[in-house]
Amino acid sequence: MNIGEAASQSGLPPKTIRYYEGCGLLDAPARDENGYRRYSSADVHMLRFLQRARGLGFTMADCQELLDLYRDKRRSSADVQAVARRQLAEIDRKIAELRSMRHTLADLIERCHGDERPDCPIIDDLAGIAAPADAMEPRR
Amino acid sequence: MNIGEAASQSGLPPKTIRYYEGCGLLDAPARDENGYRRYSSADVHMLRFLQRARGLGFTMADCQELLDLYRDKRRSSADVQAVARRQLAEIDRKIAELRSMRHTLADLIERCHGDERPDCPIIDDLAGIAAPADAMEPRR
DNA sequence: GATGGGGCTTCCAGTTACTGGAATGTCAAG
DNA sequence: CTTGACATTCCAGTAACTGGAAGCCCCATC
Repeated sequence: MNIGEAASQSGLPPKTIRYYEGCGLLDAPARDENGYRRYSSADVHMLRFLQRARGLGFTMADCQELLDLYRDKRRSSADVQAVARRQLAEIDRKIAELRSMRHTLADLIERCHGDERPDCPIIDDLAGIAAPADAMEPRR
Repeated sequence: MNIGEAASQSGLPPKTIRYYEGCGLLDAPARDENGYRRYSSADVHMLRFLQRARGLGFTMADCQELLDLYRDKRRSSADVQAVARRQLAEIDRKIAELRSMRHTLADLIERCHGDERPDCPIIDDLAGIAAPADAMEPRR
């Protein structure tokens, strides 16, 4: 099958498939006489594997590692789990960072009256003028 | 003050300050006879403004908009709020995406025994072999 | 006066994971 | 025979920096 078919079966755009190949993430596939890449269903399995792994946020380096483990029939599941745990920790870090941003931002938005007046706690906070509400001393 | 001092007072590295200037986010500052950038405390205010805005995840384009609003004394707070709401929505989108990844990943990790055996639900899921537990039919 | 260690300048390149576009070649249908 | 959809390669751009090289500038010390 051609790259277009492999693309629609794997969910990866043709450009991305070529890109992964160029990066060495995938072996170069066989070519037809006209120079077109020819993909087997085993190739499509690899592509889908990558598509799912990337969908879970694994970096391309992680994907490389996971593909190597996938191909290694004598792998230990502990090695796979380690890669996944690393990724989980990374996701947790990002979620925590975003939640912290969200907390501050939501507070500022709530305190902004959002009308035609120029007076604005969002700008004030960014300018370092006012402290956010939850950083102020509680009343009594 | 020189760029190093402005950097430590604003929390932005010198490289980043020059980068922002090159992008047009900041006006080029005055220069001393030796060619060094000279920053005023007003300049440092701008830098800190940027540092905080970037810390809340605003893009550089958003920062530009916010700086413009900051400088516009006749702005309406509604305009500022609109930028912030956009950013909040973006953050929520990212959090949702990460949480979905986290959900799947945590489930896979939990189901992987993580020992020396090659058998691994993480690999199986990526390869499209097994369905995750929460996608399976509940028992009875 | 030479030297050494910062800090400052510029510019170029690399990062991540693609994506868009140009120029060109191939194939099947009408 | 032409049109349109596919395929190929290569170059460039994205976001927001960051690292490094090559070269001034300034101050202190020997």
